[in-house]
Amino acid sequence: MPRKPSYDRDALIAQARDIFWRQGWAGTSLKDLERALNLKPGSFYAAFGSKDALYALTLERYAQDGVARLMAMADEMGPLRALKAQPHLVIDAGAVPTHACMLAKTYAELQAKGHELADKASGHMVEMKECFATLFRRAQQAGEIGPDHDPDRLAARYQSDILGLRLSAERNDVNAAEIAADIASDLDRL
Amino acid sequence: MPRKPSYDRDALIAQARDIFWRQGWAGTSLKDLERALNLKPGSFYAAFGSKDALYALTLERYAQDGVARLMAMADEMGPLRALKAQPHLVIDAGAVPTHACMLAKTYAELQAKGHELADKASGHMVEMKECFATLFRRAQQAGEIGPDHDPDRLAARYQSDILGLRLSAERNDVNAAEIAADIASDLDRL
DNA sequence: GGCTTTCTTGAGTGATCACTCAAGTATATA
DNA sequence: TATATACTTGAGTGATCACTCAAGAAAGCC
Repeated sequence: MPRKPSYDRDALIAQARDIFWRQGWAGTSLKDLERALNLKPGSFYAAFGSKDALYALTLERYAQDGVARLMAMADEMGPLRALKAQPHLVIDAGAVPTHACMLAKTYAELQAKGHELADKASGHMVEMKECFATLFRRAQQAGEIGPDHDPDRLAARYQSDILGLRLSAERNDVNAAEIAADIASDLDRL
Repeated sequence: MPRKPSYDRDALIAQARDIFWRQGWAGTSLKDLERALNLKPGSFYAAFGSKDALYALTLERYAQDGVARLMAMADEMGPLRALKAQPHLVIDAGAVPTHACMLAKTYAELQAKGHELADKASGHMVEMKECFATLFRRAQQAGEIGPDHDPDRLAARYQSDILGLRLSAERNDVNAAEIAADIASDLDRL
């Protein structure tokens, strides 16, 4: 009996993610979204409920994709090589709308206001950090890095470096590839 | 003949800087500023011209203070010790309204829209990077770090690390002091 | 084809945005 | 004390914000 929506919800979320990622929360108006997703206000709210609800969906999508990509890479080439490849991947992926991490941008923008989206972004960053820690732990068990390192501490430093790298990659006066190479080569000294 | 303003312009700029620094550009409304600076709209616009003009003033103040503080420290304790102290200083200074770098936050928020404040922030980050490079160069001339390092490359990596550290310090699930210590100790291996 | 159910449409909501301006007030000089 | 010259005040500007809702259009089942 019902009528089907004329749009692909997943594709819409991916599109919205790219816009939010680039322009931020306050920097993206409903008009921007309506134009890009080709949805009138009524359809938008029927489909997603609110701007914040859609933003939360795109954050989840972003975080899930990031973890999945890294874990798949680790399964393929081993934990240490995956960690060494990651810095280069996050800055040269030409398909990416912007280099800086969407979770970090969201957190930085909304944390001061106590916005719930900042908490969600924070949660996803914790997941990502634990993902890094898991890979460091595996690398340690495989003997690829020394036994007297704390994987959690390595993960925190690594994540911090990646966040800085991705922000640096947004600048055109910085050679991000050199920084990425330096971050990767640091892992050889562990 | 004229009448003097009842406020201290410099103090107002410092106050505005702290608000912009914490809440960002879009996150700070004129109402916020009017309330905090105790200025009615008319006085605000007579004094500063526009929200963007005041923001630009606060950016300049922020950048100048940062460079001056680091350079003074370098004069006092030498370039390498200053570079090693900086990571701890930027995260524990209890007087600071927020840990993340205001230049980086501004750039991340406004770059996608091509806002001129993003360009100004970018320019100030370049100044800061050159300041780091100068200190690395001095340290190298003093024999404190090996002769086969490129001071500009070291400065870019160092700045990237600091940006990541300062963003990490905003999070409450991260031990920023450990990361700061690791960044500082990396300098010993140069 | 008729009917139900959902999706689509777009004008319209009140709130808030950055900003203006004319009237009122205080002060430094003469 | 008189006057000129600012500074202060706050109601008000049009624009844009996220969001609503009632009416119309289209698709699936009988």
